[in-house]
Amino acid sequence: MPEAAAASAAGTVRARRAQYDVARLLAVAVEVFIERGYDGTSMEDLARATGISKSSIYHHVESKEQLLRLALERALDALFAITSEEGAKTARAIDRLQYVIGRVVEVLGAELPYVTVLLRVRGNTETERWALERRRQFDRFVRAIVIEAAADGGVREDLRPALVERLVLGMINSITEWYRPGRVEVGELKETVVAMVMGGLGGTP
Amino acid sequence: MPEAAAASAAGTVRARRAQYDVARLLAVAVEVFIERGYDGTSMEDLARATGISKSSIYHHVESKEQLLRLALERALDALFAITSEEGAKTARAIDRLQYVIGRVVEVLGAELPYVTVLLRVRGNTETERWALERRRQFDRFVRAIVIEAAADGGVREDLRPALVERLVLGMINSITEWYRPGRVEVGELKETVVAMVMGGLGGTP
DNA sequence: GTCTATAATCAGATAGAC
DNA sequence: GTCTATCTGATTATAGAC
Repeated sequence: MPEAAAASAAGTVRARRAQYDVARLLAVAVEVFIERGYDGTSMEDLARATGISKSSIYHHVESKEQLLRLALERALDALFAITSEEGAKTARAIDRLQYVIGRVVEVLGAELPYVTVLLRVRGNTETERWALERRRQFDRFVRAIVIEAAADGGVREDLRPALVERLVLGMINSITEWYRPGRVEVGELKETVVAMVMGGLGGTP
Repeated sequence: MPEAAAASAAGTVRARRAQYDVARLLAVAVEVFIERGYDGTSMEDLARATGISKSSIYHHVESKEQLLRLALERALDALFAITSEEGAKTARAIDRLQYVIGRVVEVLGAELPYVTVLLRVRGNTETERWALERRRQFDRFVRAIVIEAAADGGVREDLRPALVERLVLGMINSITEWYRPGRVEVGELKETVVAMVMGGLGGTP
């Protein structure tokens, strides 16, 4: 039930500060994780950022690590959804590659904070290692397309597919280091990335 | 004085475990920082990795943060050295860009662990904020060349120079996420990056 | 240059009231 | 759903011996 409806149902019409649920808590926590790093964030930091006490946070989640897990799941689910989209099944590998690259940029724009947290995970805990493994799985999905595109002749053959995959995904992933929605449209970002990957700086517009 | 020479001078010829100095300690510490993240690394972790006790570490450095500072200084010095090299002063902006991109890849290969630590700094302490600011300074140096190259007509004009600079440096910086010397030569890496930036995947070899 | 022992502080998590 | 108070263990750093 939405907060407003809940308030009405309870007969309390007066305005009040929205209370926390897991989703809202997660949104705030993820921002702090990004700013200070997961390990650099204490529950006290989260309490300050949310405006509620540490023990109130524990009412919503079992642990700090659970907040991380929720963020990682959200990011990974969004990325893996791409693999079953129609565009990722186009006939020509080079077209699939272009589609997937564009979609990754879009997902990154749509789920920016969650993907940012995912990309910074180092594997210190079981949760982190699980996320790293799933992420590698996604990387392999992209690498397979690059290899196929190279075999098709869609990609120059003097470049190692494994290097290309890592550099292309690295370029895209680096977007989380600076991108903030608003100043640049995701559409322009996507077009720029696709243009650079396909044609480089000197390519024809 | 090198350890062996020191041992000779002291008249002790027998083999012995090399003792630590700041440089060796730093090298080990940086590896742990990379594996577990700086905040995720405790002095106990460093004691385990070095094989000496926590208090022995404090004999060499004042604090954990000083180890970080030493690593950051080394990385930044190596990067800034590029800005005063001859090749960074070539007449055509597009040539300067190509030179600098190649050199950044080389520096990254030569100082990999230190640059890796630099790229992961988030700004939690005064030291980290100082490093972030110097890093931004270097980014601006690259951005200025991209802007000039765009004005020269060396770079397609429909792409925002600021986006191009971020994506290119992002691609290069992402190398620290996976590169380990040995399996791929720095030379091939450099050629691949330059080729992709200049001509994209479809460019002529 | 290295050690053991310990001080002082901080972090993650819980108890129990409102 | 939120609070204050508190437990427990980890963490950074120091003291002082060898």
